[in-house]
Amino acid sequence: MGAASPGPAPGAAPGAVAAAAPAAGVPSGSTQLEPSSDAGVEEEQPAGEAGGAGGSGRKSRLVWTQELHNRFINALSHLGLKNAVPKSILALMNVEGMTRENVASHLQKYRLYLRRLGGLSDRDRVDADALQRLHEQNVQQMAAQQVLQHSLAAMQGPHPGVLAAMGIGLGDRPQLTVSTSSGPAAAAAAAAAPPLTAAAAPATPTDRQ
DNA sequence: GCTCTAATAT
DNA sequence: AATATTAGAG
Repeated sequence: MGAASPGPAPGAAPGAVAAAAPAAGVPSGSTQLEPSSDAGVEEEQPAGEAGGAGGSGRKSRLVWTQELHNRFINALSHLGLKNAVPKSILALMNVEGMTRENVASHLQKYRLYLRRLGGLSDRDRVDADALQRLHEQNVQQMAAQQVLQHSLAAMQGPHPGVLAAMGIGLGDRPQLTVSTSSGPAAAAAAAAAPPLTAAAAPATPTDRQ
């Protein structure tokens, strides 16, 4: 039904992961989020408020949008997972309304996500350095994926669900069928999916929209 | 006393 | 499943 996608973020600007984040880097920047953007702290209003009291003092769950997650990732990159503590991350993100506990919860989930990427067991101890590496890889992977998506999107048209797959914390590896014309090159690209792969230098500033 | 992290609850 | 809340440790 409907050809139009009911996505919650109709105006979501694709691309620009680490590109748009002037807040990260120097805390003295104090970058306010655009009011018309989805960057603000979105609150979910639990439907079912019977009774009249207009008391809108309802607790609401924070919805981590792509923009918020981008800021989160950028903060981690600048602080380093080792020194990335909720308080510091919160300061770098500079999102009004966000609390230290919001960040702590998301950080916990992100750590679990990273260790899964490493194929580590849920009960396995992971060194901070190991997570740091996984984080860096994850960031590079995301950047590379976005670049590829741009290229593919231009040729194949709009792809619904591609971004959705990335959403927030989704270990997904796009098995792109690389042309079989190149041997080593294709192998390197294919091997880039699993962790522990130092390559794919997204030094392409063409990710600019 | 405050903050971080892991476990647990909703 | 995603986020909040709690409990324990530093």
